[in-house]
Amino acid sequence: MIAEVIVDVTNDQVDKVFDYIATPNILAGQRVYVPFGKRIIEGYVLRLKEHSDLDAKMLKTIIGAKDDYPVLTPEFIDLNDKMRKAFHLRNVDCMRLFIPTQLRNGKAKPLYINFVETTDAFKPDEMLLNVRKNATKQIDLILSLKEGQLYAQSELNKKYGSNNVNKLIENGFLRQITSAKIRSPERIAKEDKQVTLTQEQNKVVEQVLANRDKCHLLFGVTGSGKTEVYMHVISQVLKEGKTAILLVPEISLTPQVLSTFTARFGDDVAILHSGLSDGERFDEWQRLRTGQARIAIGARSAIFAPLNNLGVIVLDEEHDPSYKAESNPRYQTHDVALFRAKFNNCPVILGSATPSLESFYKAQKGEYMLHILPNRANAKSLPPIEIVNMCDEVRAGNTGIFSARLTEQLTECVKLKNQAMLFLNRRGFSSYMICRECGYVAKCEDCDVSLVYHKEDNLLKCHYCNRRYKALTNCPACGSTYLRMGAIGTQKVVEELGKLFPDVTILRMDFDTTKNKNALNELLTTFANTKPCILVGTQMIAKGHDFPNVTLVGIINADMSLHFSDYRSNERTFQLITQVAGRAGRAEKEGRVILQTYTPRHYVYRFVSNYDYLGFYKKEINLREVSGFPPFTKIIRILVTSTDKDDARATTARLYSQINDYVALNREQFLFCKAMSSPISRIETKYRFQILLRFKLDTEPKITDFLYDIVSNDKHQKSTVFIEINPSNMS
DNA sequence: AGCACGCCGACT
DNA sequence: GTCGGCGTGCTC
Repeated sequence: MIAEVIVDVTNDQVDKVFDYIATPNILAGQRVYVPFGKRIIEGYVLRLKEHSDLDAKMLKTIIGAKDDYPVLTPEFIDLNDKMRKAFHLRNVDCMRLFIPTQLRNGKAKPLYINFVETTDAFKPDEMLLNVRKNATKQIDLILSLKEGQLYAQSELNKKYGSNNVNKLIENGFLRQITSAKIRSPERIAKEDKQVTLTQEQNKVVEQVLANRDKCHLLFGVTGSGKTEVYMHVISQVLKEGKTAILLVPEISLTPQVLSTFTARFGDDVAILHSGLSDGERFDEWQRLRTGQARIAIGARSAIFAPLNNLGVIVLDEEHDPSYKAESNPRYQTHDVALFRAKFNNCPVILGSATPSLESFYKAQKGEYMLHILPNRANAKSLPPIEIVNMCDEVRAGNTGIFSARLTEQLTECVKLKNQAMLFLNRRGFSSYMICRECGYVAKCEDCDVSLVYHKEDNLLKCHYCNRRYKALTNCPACGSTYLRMGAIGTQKVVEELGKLFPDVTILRMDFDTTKNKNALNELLTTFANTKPCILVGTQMIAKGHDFPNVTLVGIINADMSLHFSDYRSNERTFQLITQVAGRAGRAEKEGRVILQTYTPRHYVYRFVSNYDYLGFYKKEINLREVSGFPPFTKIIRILVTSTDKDDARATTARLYSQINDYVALNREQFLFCKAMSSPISRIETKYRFQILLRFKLDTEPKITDFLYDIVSNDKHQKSTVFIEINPSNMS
């Protein structure tokens, strides 16, 4: 037999199928050791076949299998083909996505626990005669052992000393038994609330189950009970002996969310997320692979859960940007979900209160089946959103962070011993430090970005490479001590709040305060148990957390995400505000949202304040069509980075000239094609140049393939070239 | 990615 | 004369 092998080497030149002679024990999907040139490396068997196109003299023989089971099922070998074509990935990169890294680098092994039990040779009376009188520990040990009972060896070691236990094993009085132990991530026990579905929810569940070959877009307002719909569908497919994947954005993968599912489905749930230890992750993966767990819950990468016979795949908060893998290997989770669904003939459910324009557009065209849950399950109305014009505040002489209206409402909220959340999309204290004399702005030496002042540790930090600098006391350019802080961050908001409400607990939740896993949980617990309390945070506060006592949500500067030079910034802003607003008034208490902006007439605010997603969608999709942006066109960005500026520039120019030749011949398909330096021209000491292209969809695959060919055929040694499709981060 | 081959400059 | 620099090319 001949085996088609992908070698575990990350290089384009060896990213192809190699034929090897397979010994009879080799199975498709197995990891194997193969001779490769002068060395021996690992590889993956894609499939087995009778004949090779190559001369038999050329072929070498597989040395042996690495595991005793195939790590890849036929589904993943099929998925590899589809993903390679769709995202232009290397075979190896797919393989590495499919198996946990812990398995690949051999770091995680099953945890074995040694037990001991007595053997037939164990005769306490005889043994005691041969023991020295002063060996008290040994005597105690012998007396404590009961025949036929199993003891954890580590326990006995601790009590009586490992030398004594080992001596009994050596002498054959004790027998050692080794067994694997499953390391399971900690779970918060929670009572399962079985709820009866509303008529609306029930209809969605029925329609999903009746149309299993389709992708379903579940558009449900905040609190409309999408999770209950997911759980009912999952529970039905489990009854049929199938399995399920539920994906959530990494940021909302909180213990609270997980416990909702474990309460309903118990040990059937396996959790895959970045917070797990190597061992836990490995064991959860094994539980899924062996069928001990049938539901995989996790962030993006859990789409590769090793489950067979999938019954449903759910992407919750479908619009979340984290579903798109932005660094190598790049892939779009929606597409992977659809590939797996097709293979398993199961439905996909995309759920969101603010669906991505792409998905809603597909639903409108009939490509996806659209379901709408227009009402909140508890029949409560959404909190009213008040728009405050900050220009008016400035005119009235208020140059502070908080408008009069927000201050008034905060005071009211504190007085009633309720909770408030303030949302601001920038961490740190202030975004930049500027010299009033000469206009000098402190910048990172490795990246072309302004530094952010962090008051706590009195440092300037770069948010791109994390490099730290001493805070400035005088200007390095002109020596002036007249330095001023630029735009505000979360730290500054906390400080200002402290002045206004000296007796109120104020918490901050952002990247800096939640770096270690426990800090986040502690923060959430403190917030849940403190009244009154004000929580200041970035995007993080917007997702997944359910706080019944929050009655006020303040959005400090809504415009911040609006002015990014990104075609999706309107959509992002709408989604973010809707999500943040949804945090107010979750339980009995009425909520209120105050939105501060300098551009109150912008249509995003008009629609968002009425929770009018459909209105926003119509306006925005029309705009995209007229101005030629996705989903009506495709944007490709070719990013060239290098520590050598000239090389990066030359590489960009070389690629651009080839592309431009093609564009010149096919003018009518392109809306845009230009080479330039990136908005952030240097990150981590690497210079950045880019080629931006925008073209119509009708000839799309051809152009994309052409661009990939140009890049892969170009010999660029010093520079690295990335291709990004419809990029969302254009820095 | 590695590891060889191969073709030029500086040295015991 | 040889040792070693790293450019180029191949791996079933």
